Amino acid sequence: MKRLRKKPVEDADASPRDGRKQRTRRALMDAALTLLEGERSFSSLSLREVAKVGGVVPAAFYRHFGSMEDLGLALIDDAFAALRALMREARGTPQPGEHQIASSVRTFLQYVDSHRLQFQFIAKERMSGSTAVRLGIRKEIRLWVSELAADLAPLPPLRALNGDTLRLVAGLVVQTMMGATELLLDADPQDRNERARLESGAAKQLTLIFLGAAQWTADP
Amino acid sequence: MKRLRKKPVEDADASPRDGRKQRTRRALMDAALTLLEGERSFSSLSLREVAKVGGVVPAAFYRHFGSMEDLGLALIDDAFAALRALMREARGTPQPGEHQIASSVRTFLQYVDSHRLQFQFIAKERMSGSTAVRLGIRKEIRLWVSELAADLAPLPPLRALNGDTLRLVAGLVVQTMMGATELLLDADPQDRNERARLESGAAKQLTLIFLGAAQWTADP
DNA sequence: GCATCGTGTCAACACATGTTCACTAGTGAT
DNA sequence: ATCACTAGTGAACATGTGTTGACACGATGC
Repeated sequence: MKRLRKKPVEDADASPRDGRKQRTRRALMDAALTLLEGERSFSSLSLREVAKVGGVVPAAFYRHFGSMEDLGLALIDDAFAALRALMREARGTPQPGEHQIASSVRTFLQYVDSHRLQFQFIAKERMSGSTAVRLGIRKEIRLWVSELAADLAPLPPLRALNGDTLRLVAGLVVQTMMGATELLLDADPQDRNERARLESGAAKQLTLIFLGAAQWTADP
Repeated sequence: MKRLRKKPVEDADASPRDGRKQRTRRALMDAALTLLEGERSFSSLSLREVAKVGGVVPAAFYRHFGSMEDLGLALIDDAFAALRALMREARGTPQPGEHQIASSVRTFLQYVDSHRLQFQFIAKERMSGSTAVRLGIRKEIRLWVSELAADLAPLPPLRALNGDTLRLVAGLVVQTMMGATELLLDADPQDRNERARLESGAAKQLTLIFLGAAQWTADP
């Protein structure tokens, strides 16, 4: 180890700015996502397939990832980094107020729509991936729930809730959004009608959850 | 077609009581479920593997299923038939009242626990299976939601809700139970503590949902 | 006893898979 | 110009894959 010689300055660990290397790395990740479109699941992809679609010979795959599982973990990082970016942005623009829920749902689902492949990957591998992939996704989702709980805490109707209960509420919210996501991903992308129905359904469910949460004051 | 000759009486369609045939058919299905334990996903199972574990030569597989996908569909039927049986039974025994929610959650999760393999299969393939398998599962879940909505309708706190809203509530309930199921399946089966936490968490979430539903009277 | 069918075996096929090894071409630093 | 290094190549390997066709064996009906 030690990495003696060469690369004397900058680039501390593993990202030499953006040479050819980064490009094929991305090509491999994109190849995997593309192959995931439709029927296939990540665990049924072969290294050779991914390499071929990525425009590279199988052996070259190993220059970038130690195994398909590593590729999967990289895809998780990517997808959730994007999601967190969205959340951060949303926090910066505190919605109008009145239709806060509806507009949040709309924004989120629009985002999902423009990142279909990534969310398809997550939805599929959340349950069926290898242990490492599954745990990676689970960890990220827990994080998401925590952040959401923190965002929710100061809201007027939820002030009275303690930390644990807040997490349960956030869990319900996330679960609902994931459910809507899954419906959206399986729906015909053209079908405006179904999409609208799905959106208002999710919004109604969230409203109901918040209604329940506001009412929640009794015994633990 | 027409099935001329032989099998003159009884056994109307496709279940000749229980000859050797049924036995290996079951063996193949059990083999698939067993292989699904742990890392693997159904779509990554090979026909040969399943045949081997089922104690039969690959070619014999075709005597029972036209393809792995057919096997998958058979597994879905099986699993949901069992689930429906549980629901029917639960309907027959209208809980004590007070801790109705908690005891329902307990019963359900106990059932999941004693049918781990089947629920693992469903949880995994719900999103990542082939189209046919995925749609099959989705259809069954929609049915489950409908039945639950019908069961919920006469309950005192929900009387005021219309059909659509009732379905949304039932959807939330099912989603919550599936969420708990997924946590349970990934948890260490021995860990009594986590199990209890999981159980009471789900119960609390359901309580919150019903609280919200009872409060729901305003605009559509 | 004999033929018939249903369930299963065996062998073979053409191909896909993960991984390895020695190799080449291109780059940047000296 | 030379050097070290890196991303990518090509061929080879042992093994696993779905599917097929011809055959064996036991039951069941006559």
